[in-house]
Parts: sequence; structure tokens; C-alpha cells
Amino acid sequence: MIDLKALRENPQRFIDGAAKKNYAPDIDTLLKLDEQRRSLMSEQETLKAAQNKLSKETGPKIGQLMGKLKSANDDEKAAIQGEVDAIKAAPAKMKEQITALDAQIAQLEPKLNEILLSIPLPPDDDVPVGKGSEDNVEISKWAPEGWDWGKSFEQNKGFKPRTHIELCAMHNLVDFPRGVKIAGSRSYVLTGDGMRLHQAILRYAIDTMTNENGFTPMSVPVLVREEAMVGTGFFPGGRDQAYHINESERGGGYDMFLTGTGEVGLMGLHQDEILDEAQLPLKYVTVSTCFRREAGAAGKDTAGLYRIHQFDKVEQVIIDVADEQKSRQHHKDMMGFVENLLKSLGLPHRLLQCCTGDLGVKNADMIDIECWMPGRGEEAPDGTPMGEFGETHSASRLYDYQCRRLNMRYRPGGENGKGPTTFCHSLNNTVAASPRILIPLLEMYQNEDGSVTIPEKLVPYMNGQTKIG
RNA sequence: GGAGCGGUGGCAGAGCGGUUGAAUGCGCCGGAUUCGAAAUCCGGUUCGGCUUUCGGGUCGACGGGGGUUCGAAUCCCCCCUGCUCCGCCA
Repeated sequence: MIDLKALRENPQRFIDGAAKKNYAPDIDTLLKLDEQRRSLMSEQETLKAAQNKLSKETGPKIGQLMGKLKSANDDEKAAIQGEVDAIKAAPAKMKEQITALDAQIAQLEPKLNEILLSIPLPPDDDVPVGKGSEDNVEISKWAPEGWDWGKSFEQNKGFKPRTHIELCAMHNLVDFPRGVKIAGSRSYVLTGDGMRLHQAILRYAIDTMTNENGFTPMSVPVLVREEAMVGTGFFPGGRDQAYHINESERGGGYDMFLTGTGEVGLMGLHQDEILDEAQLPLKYVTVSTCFRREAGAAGKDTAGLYRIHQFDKVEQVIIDVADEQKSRQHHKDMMGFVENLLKSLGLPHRLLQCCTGDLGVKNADMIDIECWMPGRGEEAPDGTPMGEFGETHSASRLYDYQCRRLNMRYRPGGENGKGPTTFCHSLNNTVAASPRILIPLLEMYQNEDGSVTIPEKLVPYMNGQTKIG
């Protein structure tokens, strides 16, 4: 959520920011509603102040009179009762007016909140302006020694690549038909070494983050309440993408949603809390099953492990003080952890600066990391795929947008005493999402005979096994 | 699923219809004491909205939402949530 005060002061900044992201929230209406609400509120407050003043005077008086009433004789009783009734009647008009104003204010609020929640965080000025993913900008590229970006897979390795789908079939790593039988399209079953490799990469990723990078591992819910989805910024915008468990319809008090990323659970941890500055930054990592409806992606990436409804992901988040420089540094650090991981696995990849049109509501800045997938992309005349980058990671910098929604704050406790409570900054980034990461892993490590070498770092996690097939 | 008891400031924990934004303790901040520190003593310390001549003013909030009342943390209703016992399952 953006800061309503900041919006009032400089609406243009938010109008422009939204436009850059291809959003067009009705900011004019919001400002009008906000104006109306404030004017009604101050009118109401004046009345309430008068009412409070009055009741402060009459309260003790009534108390006294009621006391007298008990010990009074019949003649006095009538007089005292009359006095009490008169006092009681006084605030009646005010009360009516206040109630009426209440109703008017309540009427404005749903629309106001709806628009407020939908206003995107303006992108940072150094984020390139663009329409969509086609305008993203490559900022760096890495490949292990011996890999020449100017050459095809075949020229690099001396044989034609098989796609991960072929490799999976060859070694019984995935059973697609049975996955579909059980759970419908975009479903799959990891089998044997496929499942082992999946577990190996996840475990390797979480161990690295925990043991080398100082993150605290967590297990968090993946079945959450709507508040967690709204708080983390996925709702209302991304409602279509989440599976909805309709518990209220069967007598439960509220509905539940399946999370599309561990970020929801991790960020929800400190919802409504005031954190001690000394505890910050908080660095959390989780591995969780992620669920995505992939609404609107019909017909896209239908084959293989690329776009599926359910997968497992190791996710990192950092929560820290509201300091732009620190946020920027964390962002770099988090990408560094991923790059080191990919380098240790020998996977060619690049960093992509996402343009404004590709950011989504909650990001000020986002950098995707894409791995080279030799089995993707267009086919050469002889039917050999030419390879293509595929998104495997996404690193977001959110400022206080998410923490404001989550009401997650800290007390700045510098030497000069305590400042006002302040919303934290948050960031998140993928560490490893599998089985998607198995695509580059299998395709880059395939041998001419179709066997697949296990990356050195994963061998310990495969019980010493060095090869599939 | 049945029965019972709870949810109060950063934390613990009183208050259970009358001025109470809330005793007390811990923590935290400032001061005194001390060569310095600990201990002790004194003072301060909830969060948010609106407004402001930046001194302040004002409203709201005791899990959430409604209601009763001149007046609600306190009474009533619904919801969320925690704990204990019983049942069921593992």
C-alpha cells in the first residue's frame, strides 16, 4: 500500500508511476473521497468533542444524583428524577448527528480502500521505462569456462542437445501422463532420480542460505487467510492466480488460499508487530510448495516442467529499516547469493533489469535471473532447439509498500532517543525453484549418450551418485 | 465434535457500568548517587487518524464487528483466536 499522505501531497508522482507500470488507478476519485471523508470526520469530531465535554460534566453529576435518589424520600425523589432525566436528554441531538455522519463516512470507505489498495508503488527513477518483458534490459551474463555464448550448444559440446522432456523420458525422471490423470493439465509426478535430484537442489539451496549466508530457515503455512494475501500485496490484483479454498461455504468461518510463494508466509510472520531495531535486518529462508493457477497462460509452455500448477521453491526475504541505501545493498546481496549458487552449479545465466511495464504493483525495482535452457526456443531447420533463456529467479525491492500493508514497523532507537515508529523495508528473491531449475540442470549436464552428469555440488545430496543413466 | 476458562500498553498482569488511555512490575529513555559501573532512588515512556501559528488541539482504539446505556475495558449478541478436559484420529 502506498502512503495516502504522500499521495495527497504529490498525486502526480503516483499517476506517473502507475502509468509507467501500465496501470491506471482512479486517483482523482480517491482524492475526492479522501477529501470528503476528512471533512466529514472533522465535522464529526467537533460534535464528539462537545459531547465528551458535556458527558464529563454530567457524568459525575448523575452519579451523585443517583446516590441521593436511593436515600431520598418520596417528595425529593420526583424532583431528583426530573433533574436526572433533563441531564440525560441533553446529548440526544448530538448523538443523532454523530450517527448520521458515521453512516456517511462508512459509505465512502469501501471504494476508497479499494482504490488505495490498487495503487502501485511508483518504480524507481533508474528503472528503465518499457511496456513489458520485451523491453527488459540484460545487465550481465555469466557462463562457466568452456562455454562460448557465440556458439550453439552443438558447437560448444560437440553433439545435439536433447530437451529436458526427452531426458526425463529416457531416464524415467518424470511421469507426465499419470500426473495429468491424478491432477489434470500442468501436473506431473517426479519419479526416482527425478525426485532425488529435485530434493537435492532444494536441500543444497537451503543449506547454502542457512550455513553460508546467515539466513534463518523457517517452515511457514502455505494455506493462508485472505489477510496474508492482501498484506503481502498479492491481493486484490492477483486473486485470479491463487487457488481458493471455499471453507465459509461449508460452515467454516473464513476462506483459505494456497500461496504461490513462500514469501507470503515469511512476510506474514511479523504482521502487526513493532520490531526492535536491534533485531534488524531479519533474514529468512523457507522451502515451500507453491501453487499457481496460471490463469491467462492457456496454451503457453504446456509441455514439460516449465509452467506447472505446483512446485517447490526455496525463497529468501529480508526485512530491514527504512533506508534506501540499505535496501539497495540487500537487493544486490540477495542476487549475489543466487549468482554464487548458479555459478557453483555451473549454470549459464544472465541478470535482466525488468522495465517498468514488467514490475507489478508492489515493486520499486525487480531483477530477474534467467538460466540458459538449451532445449527451449525456436528450432533450427533440422529440428534441433536453439536454446533460450528461461526465468528461474526474481528479485524484488519493495521499500515499505508491503510492510505498510502488513502493518510491520520498527522503533528507530538511535542514540538520540526513540523516533516515531516506522514501516520496515522488505525484499525477496528466489533461491531455487524446482522442478523448473531441473530444466537447465538436465539440459546443460547431458552427455552425448543421453546420460546426465550430476553437478559436483549435488553429488553429496545424491548419496554419492555422479550420473543418471 | 462436546464442556469450561481466557484474549487489556514493547512484555507480564490488575481493573469487571461513572471519567480510566487504563494500577503494578519488567523493559526502555532521562536524571541523581558513583572515580566509573552494578545496586538504589526520582522523573518519563501505548498506538493510530485528523488538524496545527509546530507550542499544541482534537478524535479513535482494551482480539474484531454489532447492540444496550446519559455513560462500556466492564453488560448482551456474532465472529476470530489461545488454553484445559472429554471424545475421535494418528
